[in-house]
Amino acid sequence: MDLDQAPARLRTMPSWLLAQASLAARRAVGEALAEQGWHRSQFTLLAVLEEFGPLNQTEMSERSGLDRSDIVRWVDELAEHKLVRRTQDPSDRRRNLVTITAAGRRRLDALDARLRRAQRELLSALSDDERDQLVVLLGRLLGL
Amino acid sequence: MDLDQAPARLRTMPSWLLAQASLAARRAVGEALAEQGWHRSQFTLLAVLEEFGPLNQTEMSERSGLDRSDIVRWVDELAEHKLVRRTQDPSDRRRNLVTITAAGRRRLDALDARLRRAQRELLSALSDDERDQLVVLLGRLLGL
DNA sequence: CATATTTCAGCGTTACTGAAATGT
DNA sequence: CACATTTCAGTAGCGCTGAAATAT
Repeated sequence: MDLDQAPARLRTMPSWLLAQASLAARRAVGEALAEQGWHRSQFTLLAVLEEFGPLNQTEMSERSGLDRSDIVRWVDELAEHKLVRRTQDPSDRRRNLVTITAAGRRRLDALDARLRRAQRELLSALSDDERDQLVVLLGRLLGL
Repeated sequence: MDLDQAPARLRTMPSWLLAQASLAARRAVGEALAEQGWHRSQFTLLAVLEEFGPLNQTEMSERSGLDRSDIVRWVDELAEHKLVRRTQDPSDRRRNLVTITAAGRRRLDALDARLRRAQRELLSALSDDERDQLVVLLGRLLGL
């Protein structure tokens, strides 16, 4: 990446900076997790279920920012590996209730540890204060 | 987007925040430009040529962050609309020299104006100081 | 011959769409 | 019937790869 060669109009444009930073982040996280055959979306969905579960798939979509259609495929994969259980909601048989398992919690912890390291590497050019500022600013941008 | 529903582990994770913010930025910019049948990459390449041109396609790739393979397709499209000219480099006939035209500069100005507005909307939750901070922090993250 | 540049065809991932199937 | 949920099949865009064609 020779992005320091980019023109001023891009280097100061928030949308372009966000695109480049997000790409760098995706690469960092992707490589870190691929080492162990894991994936970002596993972490995302396990984190959602750990904090709010059991949830149906519509709720999982809202909480994770992943599309309903992709939820289906990821829950399939997670259930195959016994990291979650998919059961029919007794109060509404259209719905699946998805629950994280003990193995799922262990996997979540492992992913969490690995991801923390990846974040530190990604933000290595920033001081601790600056990292906090960045989190606050991005959260505000997103209305969080 | 109900991202305020997301779990704490995601809401404080820089890579996730960057991904969501970048997605929001892509939507904002994409919609703003699509109104007039324009595209982000047109702006990117016209901006590169305006500041550094004429350039060959390898240099355009380095300066823009776009892939060499996509440069080919975008220069095709830009040349069709007479926004750039592609000529053979007399000093090395392997190379194309790509030059922005007067029409290209006019298009660049129009895109620039429209994009500035899109940035303001994207960052409407931030104060002027915060927008500047965000640009500085993202630049530092990227080593700019 | 090795190397550089452009071009082409196609891949993998991601966010997304539309509609069928099932149930309330 | 209208509506909600899950599921499936497929699309568009993007970043990227590998190799052919051309020239140094």
